[in-house]
Amino acid sequence: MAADTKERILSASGELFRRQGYEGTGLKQIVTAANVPFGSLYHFFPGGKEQLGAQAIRVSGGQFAQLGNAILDASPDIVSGVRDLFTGAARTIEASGYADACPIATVALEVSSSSEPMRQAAAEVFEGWFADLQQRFVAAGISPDRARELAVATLSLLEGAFIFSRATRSAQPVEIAGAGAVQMIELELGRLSER
Amino acid sequence: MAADTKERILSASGELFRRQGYEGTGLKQIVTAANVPFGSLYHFFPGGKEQLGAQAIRVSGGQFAQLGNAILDASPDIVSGVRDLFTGAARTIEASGYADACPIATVALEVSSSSEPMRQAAAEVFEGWFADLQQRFVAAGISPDRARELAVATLSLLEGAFIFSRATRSAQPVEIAGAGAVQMIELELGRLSER
DNA sequence: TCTACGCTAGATAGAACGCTCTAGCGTATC
DNA sequence: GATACGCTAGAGCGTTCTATCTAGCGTAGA
Repeated sequence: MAADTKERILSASGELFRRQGYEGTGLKQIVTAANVPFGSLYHFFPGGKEQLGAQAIRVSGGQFAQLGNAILDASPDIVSGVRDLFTGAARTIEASGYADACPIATVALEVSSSSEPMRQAAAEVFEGWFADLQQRFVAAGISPDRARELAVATLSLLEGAFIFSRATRSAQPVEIAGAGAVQMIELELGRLSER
Repeated sequence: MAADTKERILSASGELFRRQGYEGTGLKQIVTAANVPFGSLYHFFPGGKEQLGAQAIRVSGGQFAQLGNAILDASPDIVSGVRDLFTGAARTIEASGYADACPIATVALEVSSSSEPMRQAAAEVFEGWFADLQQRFVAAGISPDRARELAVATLSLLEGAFIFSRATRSAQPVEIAGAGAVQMIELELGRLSER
């Protein structure tokens, strides 16, 4: 049951951090939500809140990548894959009452000037996302350098739109950003086929 | 000297919130940084931290808009204006040790599910930014609807890239996002001139 | 059956939090 | 010179925070 407890802590942490941020979430709130005793938290995370935060970033970031990759895998091509990605994100954010968008963006911004271990965890997660998406663009025939630029731009559109959608309580920014990303990618693929 | 004290509180709050977020910044830290007595804070902001936070969002958001508009005014056309906007942001983020990017994004994400007055303040600031940029695209001949989409997409690119740049300690995401925004706008203007 | 140890369980310490309170300073007005 | 009031000044309230500590449960291996 040990592994189960640790997973419940990480799962509850992920959800709370995503919605309220790192500083806005107390350890007591986490153990209550996870339904685990307080002592267990420090048994599994002797490094305290910071260690828990860093690990939660990696786990939540990894799950988000898995979800994204599953959507991209299920789509016939990269263009409709990216379109599905943004559409799915828009539906999720709506369905959660504009609470669930990026699992780590809030925490990443909060800690990037105050906790080096957590900042680094976020940086690694982001780099992983870049690499995943870059690889898919390369597979579609785009050069590695250009593919990385497209990946960074696509994910920037998504993350920025998440901020606006949560604050304005509207899925429109995510939808607009999705259309922009699709346009950018189609333009690139079009240039490719012209040669 | 009253106005000066209030301004110093808002200025210090803006800087601290931008770097550490809302929950991560204590009132004691604010009054220390602003060099004002604790009592003054509650004299000017009887609504407490939440009122201060909402006002800081509006003030900081307004200043950021002013800065952006000044850059756009100084540029010969909208395309180089947007380019200068992203370049300036990239230099600022570098110069601050990857601390100073968007003045309200961190707070907006933190509070959008926990404080309605602050969420609303952030939403109004963002809508103001959208309207400012939309107007400039309209002035360049783009239709209002399409201009709004371009404004939302451009600012999404900027905000998303800010997250990545702060976390990875590299200005590259902002630079890539800037190139993407410029490309989008040029494409739109090109279509316009083809008719 | 006994022992070891991973894990549960929660009380509690010590510090920091937001906020309230009273006292008094300084200036403008009569 | 006296009065009124905006503002300064900071002590201290109650709460909540992270983190530590000791005690005991439950299971696996000797």
